[in-house]
Amino acid sequence: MDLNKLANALIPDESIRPLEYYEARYPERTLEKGAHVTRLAPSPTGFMHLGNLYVALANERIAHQSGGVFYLRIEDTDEKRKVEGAVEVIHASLKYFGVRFDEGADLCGEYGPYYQRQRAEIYHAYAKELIKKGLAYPCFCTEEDLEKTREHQTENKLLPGYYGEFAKCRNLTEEEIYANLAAGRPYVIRLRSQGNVDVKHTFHDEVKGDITITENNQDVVILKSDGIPTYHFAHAVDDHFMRTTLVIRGEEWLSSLPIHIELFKVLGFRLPKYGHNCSIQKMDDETRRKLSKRKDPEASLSFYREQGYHPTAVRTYMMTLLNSNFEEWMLKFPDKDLEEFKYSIGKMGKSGALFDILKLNDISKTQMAKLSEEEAYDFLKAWANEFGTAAQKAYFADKAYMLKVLALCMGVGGKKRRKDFICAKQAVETIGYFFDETFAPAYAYRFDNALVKKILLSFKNAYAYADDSAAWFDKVKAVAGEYGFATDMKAYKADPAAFFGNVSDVAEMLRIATTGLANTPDLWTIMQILGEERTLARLEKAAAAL
RNA sequence: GGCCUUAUGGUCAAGCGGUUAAGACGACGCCCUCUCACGGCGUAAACCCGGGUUCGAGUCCCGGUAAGGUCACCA
Repeated sequence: MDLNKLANALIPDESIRPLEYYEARYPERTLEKGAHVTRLAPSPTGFMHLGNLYVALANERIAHQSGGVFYLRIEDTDEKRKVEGAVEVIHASLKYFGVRFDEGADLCGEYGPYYQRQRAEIYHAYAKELIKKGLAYPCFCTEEDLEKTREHQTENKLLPGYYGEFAKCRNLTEEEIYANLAAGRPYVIRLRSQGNVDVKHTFHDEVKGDITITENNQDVVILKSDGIPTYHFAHAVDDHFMRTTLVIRGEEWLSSLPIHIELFKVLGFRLPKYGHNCSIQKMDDETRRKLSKRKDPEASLSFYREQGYHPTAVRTYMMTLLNSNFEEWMLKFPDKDLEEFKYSIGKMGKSGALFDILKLNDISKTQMAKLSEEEAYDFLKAWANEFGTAAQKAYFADKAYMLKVLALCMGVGGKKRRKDFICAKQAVETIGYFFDETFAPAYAYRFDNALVKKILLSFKNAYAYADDSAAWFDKVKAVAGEYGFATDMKAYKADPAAFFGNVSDVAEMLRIATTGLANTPDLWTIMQILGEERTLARLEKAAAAL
């Protein structure tokens, strides 16, 4: 059979250039020894998964830490899954979380194009080459044909797939092929696998360690009937010509690794190193499963933006899952930037971790506590502008006022910071009582209303804005004493029955009256921030409500 | 079902043949304290099961079991 003629008939792409051209066009990168070229290669589905960030971080850290290159490639070979504007989503969400690419789609770079659809010429050139060498062939099987063999294979407990005797088009005669072509039958190009499933090799995976893999014997399709490559083929061609040295990807790819190994071999490309990382899981009743895009809102990167999680917190949490010794380092050097951490691919977990929002919340609290009130202002304002209610947006109009609120709630100036804020949404909600528009108290006192009313009024009469914290508290105590509440905690503890309650109960009444809440930061300061007029008004309003 | 991978407290996990089996989150208790938050101290809580190898096994080997992944003209 004239393979050259066949190749031309099968792939009549005029733009193809000699193979040497591509090697010269995409030369080996000149990098320091030990530098890694890594990539993130998402599909433009418009949905960014937490797992995308997870794997992006691992690749990014390794590339940048080694003085290498980290780039973005868009795997848009599946027309059905493509979504308009998806690439913007990819860029925006990763940028928000501080993942920076050196080159790639919509960025500069010498190894592009970085959209697979724009690289058809290269795939065609190499698919054609394989045909010429007899290592690939056209397959005219229909979906029904394939379905039938699959049924037969499952019934007879045979290895499913297109291989050996089941590869019906593998040994089509020249006449048959041209007859099919003349009949206008659609076809795909399949690899003529040289592998044998009975042969096993041990393969060194950068994260899993030594694993045993079986040779591929599947005649996988490399070019779909529309001439677009499948993932496997595009992966081999792209990672070769983009000169990727290390591929860190999800473990769902591990089982197709034999295909990739064969493809690289058959194409004459040097195999990159691989690291297959585990996916983040979630407990679903009694069983674990992958974080699901459909079932779990926290699977989506947009969730963290909507909730207003600080990007550094999410990154930090990802890092704790990514490198087992990261958390210890972080505790030891709380003020160091996480880029100073020496990331090690060998320290990546071998089994999938359960997503733990409580842990994320804890990390988020300490992250928020690291912010100055100015930084917090900017962060919360940006969140409110995008996701907040109209009233919440208005909070930020009076910056000086907001800064005072934040300084109090974050414990700025104190020995240790408070950790009241988890994420922007929750933070903005918790400071709602500082703003009359959203101050909607549900007064819930633990004492008799008539008594509370008397105490409120009594304190209101005594209150003076100019009092300092100590003088203010003396007045609280005075009121407490007046109504039979203990002002001395020791005395109270010694004989609780002798009193209505103690000074903290009185403070609670005042707190509920002015903020609507039983738990808040320092009440004196809150009154200082609210101002004399509003403080008095709130006390009066609360008393009137009783 | 075949193949691959994994298995230490509720969760994330140290551990690489000899340890009282770290630490963090969470839970609980105490202290500090006008509440809360912070902080401090403390308690409970683990080597999947069965065989080997070895003076000695969480650690090495084999076999179970369980969990995860995968078996597309999707990535």
